[in-house]
Amino acid sequence: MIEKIHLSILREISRIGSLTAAANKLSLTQSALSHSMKKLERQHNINLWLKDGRNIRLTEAGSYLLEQANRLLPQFERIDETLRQFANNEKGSLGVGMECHPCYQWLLKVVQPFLAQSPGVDIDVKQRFQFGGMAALFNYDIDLLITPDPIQKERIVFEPVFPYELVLVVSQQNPLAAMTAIQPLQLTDQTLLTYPVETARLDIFQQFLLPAQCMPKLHKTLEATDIILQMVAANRGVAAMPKWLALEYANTLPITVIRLGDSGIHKHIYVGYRKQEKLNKHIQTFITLAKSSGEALAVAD
Amino acid sequence: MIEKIHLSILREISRIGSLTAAANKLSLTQSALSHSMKKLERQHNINLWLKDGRNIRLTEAGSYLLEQANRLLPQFERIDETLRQFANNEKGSLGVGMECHPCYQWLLKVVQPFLAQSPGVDIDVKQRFQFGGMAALFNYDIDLLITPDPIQKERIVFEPVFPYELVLVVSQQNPLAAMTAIQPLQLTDQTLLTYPVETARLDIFQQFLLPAQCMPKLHKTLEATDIILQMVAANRGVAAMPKWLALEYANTLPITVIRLGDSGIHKHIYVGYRKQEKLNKHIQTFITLAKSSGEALAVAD
DNA sequence: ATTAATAAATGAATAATACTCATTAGTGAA
DNA sequence: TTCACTAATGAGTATTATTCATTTATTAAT
Repeated sequence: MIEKIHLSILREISRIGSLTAAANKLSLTQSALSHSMKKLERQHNINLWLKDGRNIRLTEAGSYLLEQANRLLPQFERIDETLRQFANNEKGSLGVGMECHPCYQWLLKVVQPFLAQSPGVDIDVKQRFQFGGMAALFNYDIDLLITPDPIQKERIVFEPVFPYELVLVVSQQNPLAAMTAIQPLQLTDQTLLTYPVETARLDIFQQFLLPAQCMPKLHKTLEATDIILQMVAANRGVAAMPKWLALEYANTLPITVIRLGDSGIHKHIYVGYRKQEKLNKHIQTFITLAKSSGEALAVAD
Repeated sequence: MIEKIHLSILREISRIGSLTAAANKLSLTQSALSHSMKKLERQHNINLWLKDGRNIRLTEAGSYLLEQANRLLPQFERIDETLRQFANNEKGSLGVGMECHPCYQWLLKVVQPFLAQSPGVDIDVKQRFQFGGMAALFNYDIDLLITPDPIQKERIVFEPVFPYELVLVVSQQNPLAAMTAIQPLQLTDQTLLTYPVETARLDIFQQFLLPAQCMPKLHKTLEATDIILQMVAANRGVAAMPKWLALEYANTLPITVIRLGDSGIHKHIYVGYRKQEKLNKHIQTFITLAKSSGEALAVAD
């Protein structure tokens, strides 16, 4: 029943003091304002104001409505402003899903410049999915999926953003430390430390050990990258992880990296998103930053 | 830019899940809703939703706007409800001005039933006026003026609501206590206690003493009715006040009332209001209650 | 007192726009 | 494939808001 325009008219009248002046301010005629408010008064069977000489005096109902106008109209103005921000992609949030443990370290390198570049946009990182990362992407639980193992699916696009080599990390005390490359058989008397995920998702098994029908002496799982590397440094086991990640710790821990096989295991981190959101500026910004982070690390390599 | 209708449409869509269903609920066509929202989207250069199969999925901007809808629309509904209350005179406030001290005691007898009868209406009592009660009534500082001395003025109406007799109150120890009526001369050796207002506004002077060119031995002023009567009871002076008011204290204090002159001084309390508000229900309610309170006291007299 | 000036209300005409109708296009189920 | 369902779209219509012209009321000025 009551509309924004009524509140606007009332507020303008109270600011300027007369219908005629308010009409000019609102780029309307005095008549329009009069009609509009009279209609409201008729519909509600109230008086908003009484003529007091040639001026207007608000009734109680009018004063009440003016109060509401002064309260609500700024909120509408705020909404318009926020919508403008959405239009300029200054506003929003990006749900980022992660399907690989070491990706997290890399993600941090992308998130920081992203947040700096898009002050209005929040990033929300999720690592646990009830039905897997792809389902989360489909269900709009997340907007981006970061994974080293893309699955080609209708409506989902994956872009490689970061190439890396999966290497073996060993303690400098470990006899293997002297080698530049290692063969599957040489791992059969080692303790292998991995993240706690199915072996089917561990490349060291899928692409290295299993093809050669080898298994490590022992397989232990640990959540945290830091702890895994501490264990490695203490020569309590060996681990497979991205070379760039291991090298970041190599300065502070007595560890060495060794190529897996003769040519090494080369992988990519992929960023997946819903095909229809190809034009989403946040997603493109993220991917651009992701790729440049990869290049920066590749140079440092 | 953004209007109530947009919020309503969005809220209805989110409740029911489809444009078509929402359109029916809003007594519009699917086309109307589509056009309306598309226009908004064009104007703001945003997408509020994306088609997801045959359903609709809100974008971030859409979700944001829905949040705002769920927040703001109830407020509009509240306003409509309050306006309805104003229409039914269930809502409002009455500014009551007082120009006589003893009126306050009487006012309390009117306010209580008024508040009970009009639960939505507040009463605000004012006793001090920068330019007098009439000016306050003119300036809309108050809506009602309670006074024993009405001034006939354009646009202001006064109605007598409560007749009373002004009597002299004396201690039972006072020799005058035996009398049923008193003459001005008999006050010349008494201490007169009054409220602290100009003698021009005190009837005991204007209508009793001054016409007979008499003055009391002493004239002291006191703010509070209770204290005045305590002083009278202690025979430290005599006072003039409405008979009904003095009688209310006669049970608990050793005081007696005496008629002023042979026929007594008979007055009325008047209620004044702006002529144009003759139809204001609150004002009429107040006056009706005021008159009936007068009748009740008259019977008890 | 009369006149001029100012402001709001009102009625009729018009301009603006919101809405409907008819149709198209896309999706999911049988 | 067809059918059922939903949203988008364009054109025409209907509705509504707005303007214009006038009236009424009040205040200030002559």
